[in-house]
Amino acid sequence: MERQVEALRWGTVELIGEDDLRRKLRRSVTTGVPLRVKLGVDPTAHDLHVGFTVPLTKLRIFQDLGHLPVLIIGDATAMVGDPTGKNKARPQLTREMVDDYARSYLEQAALVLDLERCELRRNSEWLHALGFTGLIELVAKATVAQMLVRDDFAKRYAEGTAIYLHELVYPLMQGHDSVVVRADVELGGQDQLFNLLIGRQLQREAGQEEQVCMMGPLLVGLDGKKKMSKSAGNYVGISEPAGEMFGKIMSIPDEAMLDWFVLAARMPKAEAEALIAAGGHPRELKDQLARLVVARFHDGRAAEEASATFRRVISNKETPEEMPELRLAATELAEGGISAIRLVVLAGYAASNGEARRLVQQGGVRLDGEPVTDPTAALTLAGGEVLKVGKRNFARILLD
RNA sequence: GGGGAGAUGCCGGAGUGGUCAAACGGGGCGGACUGUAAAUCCGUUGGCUUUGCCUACGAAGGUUCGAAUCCUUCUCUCCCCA
Repeated sequence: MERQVEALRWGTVELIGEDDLRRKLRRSVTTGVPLRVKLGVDPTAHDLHVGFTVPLTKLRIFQDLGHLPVLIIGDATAMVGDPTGKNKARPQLTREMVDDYARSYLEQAALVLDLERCELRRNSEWLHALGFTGLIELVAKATVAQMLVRDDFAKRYAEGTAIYLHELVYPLMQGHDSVVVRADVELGGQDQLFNLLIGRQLQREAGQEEQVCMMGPLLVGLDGKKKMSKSAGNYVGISEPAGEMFGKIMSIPDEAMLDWFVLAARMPKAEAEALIAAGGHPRELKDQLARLVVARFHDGRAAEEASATFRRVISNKETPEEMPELRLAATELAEGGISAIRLVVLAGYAASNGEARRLVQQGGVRLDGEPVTDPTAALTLAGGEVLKVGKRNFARILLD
C-alpha cells in the first residue's frame, strides 16, 4: 500500500481527502476491489493536448496499480462548456462536433491509457436523461453564493461581464457525474479544485462515500507562462506530426524545461533536476526533451528523424529531405509562367492572394533558395524546384 | 416594470458627419538576430483583375452630395431602482 501511495505522488500538487485515500487503498488491498478513478474530458476540439496527458498519465498510474479508470467523455458537459478560467462564455458546440471530437479523443487517449481496462462512459447517458425535474433537483443542491465563490465567476460578476445560468450549472453536472459513477477518486488539473469539490458535496448528499480529489499541476504552454490550453493556442497536440511536435517543444522557454521533463516526458523529478543542474547546452537539453516527448507519442525513430530535420532545416537553414509535393497543371503555366503569388496560394501557404503578395514582398518566399522579389512576374519552371515560404514551409514543385 | 450605459477588425480598445479599411495594445504572419518556432528589433496584418474597386464598425430601414459617427425600429449585454 505504501508503494501505491508513493507511486501516486506523481503529478499531484493538491490532495483533498488524504486520509480517505489511505483508507480506500487499504480496503482495496484487503478486499481486492479496485478503486474507481474518474477523469472527465470534454470533447471541445480535435486535439487532445500534452497538458491533458498529465491527469491521463496519472490515471495510467492508477491503472497499473490495478485500479479501474473511469474515463468520462463529457459529451453533455462539452455542450455547456466549462467556464473554468474563462472570462467569457464559451460558444456552444453542436452535437455533431462533439461526437466527432469524442471519437478522436479516444484514439488519442489510447496513446497513454489502456482503454481495454477502462470503464468508458459518456455523460450524456445520464445527464440528458435527467429531464427538467431532475435538473431542478440538481441545481437545488447549491446556492448562487456558493458558485460565486469561484473566482472566475466572482471576477466576471464584478466586471459586469455576462454569466449565463447554464455556466453555473456546469460544476453541478460534473459533480453529478461523480455520483453516477460512484467515483472513489477524481483527477483533474489544479484549476479544477472547485468542480471536484462539488462532486464530494453531491456524493455526500447522495449518501455516498466522498471522492478523493487529486489535483495535478498544470503544464505550461509554449509561451512558458500560461497553462497549456486550446483557446490560448499555446498547445502541442498529442497526435501532431512528429516534426511539428518537436519544433514546438524546442520553442518553449528554457525555464519551463524542468516541468516539461517531469510532466510531459515523465522523467523522475530528481533525475530531471540533476540533468538540468549538470549544465549542458540548453539547446541539447531541449533537444533531448523534445525527443523524449516525441518518442512517447510516436516512436523513437520518429523522434530521431524529427531532431535531425530540425537541425537541418532550422539550425542550418537547409532543405528537409521530405516535403509536400505541389503538382501544377499545365494550364497554370500556359501563359509563359506562373506568378509567385499563385504558386504560394496553390501550395496552401497563403489564404489569399493578398497574403501571398505580402509574403513575397517581405522576402518570405524563395524558389530553390533564391528569394523571389516580384510577386506577379511570370516564373518559368522546369519541375523539381523547391518552394520555401516562411521559415519552415516547403513544397517540391512537380509538373504534370 | 422603470431609468441609464453599451454593442467597432482574431481579441482588447480609440474614434461622434468627410482626410476611416478605422488610432493604440495584444495575437498572427514575414524579416533580422539566435541554440530555439524564445527574447529583442524592424515590417506587416479585410478581399480583389491593387494608383482603382468591393465588403466591413450588432441587424434592418432612413436623413445626407457623403455615416462607424445623425434618426427610427429591432436584437443582445451590463448597471441601478422596483
